[in-house]
Amino acid sequence: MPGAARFAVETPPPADGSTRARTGLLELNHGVVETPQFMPVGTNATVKALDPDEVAAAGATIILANTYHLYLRPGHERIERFGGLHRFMGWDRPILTDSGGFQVVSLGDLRMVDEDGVTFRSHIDGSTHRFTPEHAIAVQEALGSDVAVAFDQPVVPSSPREVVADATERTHRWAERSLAAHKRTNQALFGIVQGGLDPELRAESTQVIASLPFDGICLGGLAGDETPEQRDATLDLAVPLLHDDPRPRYLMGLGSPADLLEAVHRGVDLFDSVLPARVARNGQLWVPGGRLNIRNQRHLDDDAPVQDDCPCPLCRRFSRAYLAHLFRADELLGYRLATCHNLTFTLDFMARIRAAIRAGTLPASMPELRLRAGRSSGSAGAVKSA
RNA sequence: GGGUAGGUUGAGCAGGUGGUGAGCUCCGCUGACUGUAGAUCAGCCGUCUUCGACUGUGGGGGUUCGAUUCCCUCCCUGCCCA
Repeated sequence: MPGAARFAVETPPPADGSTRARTGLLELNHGVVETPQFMPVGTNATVKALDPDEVAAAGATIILANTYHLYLRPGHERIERFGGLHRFMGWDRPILTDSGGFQVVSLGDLRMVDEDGVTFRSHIDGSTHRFTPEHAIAVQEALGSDVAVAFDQPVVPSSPREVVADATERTHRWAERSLAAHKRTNQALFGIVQGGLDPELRAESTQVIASLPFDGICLGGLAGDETPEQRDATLDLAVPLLHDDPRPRYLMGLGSPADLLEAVHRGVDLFDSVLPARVARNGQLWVPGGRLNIRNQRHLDDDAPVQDDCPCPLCRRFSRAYLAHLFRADELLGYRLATCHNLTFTLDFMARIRAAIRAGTLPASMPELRLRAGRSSGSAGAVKSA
């Protein structure tokens, strides 16, 4: 509902155009979020491997949960009976729920799209389920998240233009239906821009979604197979179209430090991604300048912490050798400590970016921050060297 | 000492009863992961000059055109009996 989120730009971008980055305060039902901000992902009402205190200690003020997953298990009605998602999962800060639209893409051949909605086969037991914009909103209202998101149809960026156009136009119709269905007054509703990498479609989608009374604007379909250059170009196109818009801009699904930095520089306020947590579980730690793969043999005899100046539970207390041992032994503590570290690194990095914006030094600090972020990803590096 | 079952690439196995054994699972090494069907996946994992080639079935003999397979002998391991 309009009014369920109040967003105030704190530090506007400078008039000289050297950056579109800004800081702001996003006031939601369960608290205030400083932007630019990163939201750790807790798909199944848990940030994998961590308890809520650890998530908060890592610096998170808002997390993301998933409508589709929680609808299937344990069921949104059950969560509602227990007093809503916050109480159920023991997290009393803001929560944003993704609408389940992304599963249209990620579940591959387990779904069929038509104009009215999407028919899914459950990834858990194969049973058939139906999601429409109205249903996606109803589930999110039952969950009681601070921010609900309109049901959309993402497309992979490399799809043929007609496929992108078709999905984008349907996303617009579904956006209006999501708005019409949404009734909960203490829950904000964000709309999603699609349009792929096509400049015309992206511009049109940005204008259509921005014309609707959403509380925030999500930029979707940019966490796929596009290159960093294509993504930057798309942001450089879309964000200026929102120039005078007072609402927060949320780039869905990106989370490498390099990607966060470049997108903030281009005017994005909010992010979410599975990446820091998943990568941690798979043994890679984010450190200033790049990644450290704790499974590498050389760490077995290294008594140093993963990162000297890091305040996380891993770095405060344990050596690389110990973490390397935990991963080799498949011990659960390893996953937990690594996840704490990568989230701490990510959220600290966002805090550094906010500080630079407030101080008016972001453009000057970009080289240093880029150095700290390291590469965007391995595949991006491979693209560059190809 | 007698009997019996075995000895295959780090470990554990598969296969092969005369016609080209590099196949699997672990372990190990490296990489990937971006609105989580992911504590997952991929590549490598005998040697080399690596789109190919070579070597390798405990050691030594023998039979044979050809032996990992059949025969002899030795060594080693498990189990049973003394």
